[in-house]
Amino acid sequence: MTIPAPAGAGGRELPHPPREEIRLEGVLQALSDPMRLRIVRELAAGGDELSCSQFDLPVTKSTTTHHFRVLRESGVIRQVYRGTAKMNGLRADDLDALFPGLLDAVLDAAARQADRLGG
Amino acid sequence: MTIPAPAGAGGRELPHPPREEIRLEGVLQALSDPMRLRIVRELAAGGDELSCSQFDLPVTKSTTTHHFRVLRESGVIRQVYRGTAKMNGLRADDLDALFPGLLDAVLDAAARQADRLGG
DNA sequence: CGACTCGTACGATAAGCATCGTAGTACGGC
DNA sequence: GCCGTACTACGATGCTTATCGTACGAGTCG
Repeated sequence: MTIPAPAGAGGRELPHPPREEIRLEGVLQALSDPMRLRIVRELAAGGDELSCSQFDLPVTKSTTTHHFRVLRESGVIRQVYRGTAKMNGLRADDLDALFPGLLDAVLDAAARQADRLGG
Repeated sequence: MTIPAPAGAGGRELPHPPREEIRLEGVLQALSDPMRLRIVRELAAGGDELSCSQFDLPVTKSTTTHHFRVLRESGVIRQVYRGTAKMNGLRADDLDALFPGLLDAVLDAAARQADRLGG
């Protein structure tokens, strides 16, 4: 038994906030976690066809799921099921429409910091 | 008795992180709180000669102190005693050197969001 | 069908944090 | 010297959150 997925029909759908509901504070908070910032950087570098399992994060799978959920619910990423895999992509279009230049500034800042500290 | 302030001689000094130690994650987290984002926006608008008491925040003074401390320790603002008042200013120079465009992008994003939601 | 992989849900846990109230310290003026 | 103002320090509290482990659901391939 157990209650089936609410979306039913064929593909599982994941709830995303519409563009108008994306809040700056939420985006900043999502990006302020090192693990999530790392995810976002890899997504920006690798195009938006990355499945969750392609990220080699130093945390368990439960925690990874949690971080992807936070990123999705804050409006930073878009997630779509594709078979058993879940493909992830940045919502760069929405973010740029709401907050022009913000995502790029953060990505650039992260790159600079990594450069400065990492080598 | 009681142990005197460690800085001693004349003016009280407040600990600020040096520029190299400012971390992007810390800055983003500091800015992700609505109260602190509001403080930063007012600071950006009003020049950097604002004392803590000039902010009319809907929280107690203890909480206000806490937020200013978080902003200072994350490297977002600079605080200097001036008599009994404590003057606050953005560390725009340091932030721009480390993360060019970031502060402006955040401020612009905050303004747009306020415009969109507030009126 | 059966096994395996990918990801989720749920509960637990521990840490962090935003908030408050009260008591206290530093400075300036009377 | 005394009082008021500006800010702080400390303890308490309740909420959020990052993390884990285990058990489970959905899809693919033999």
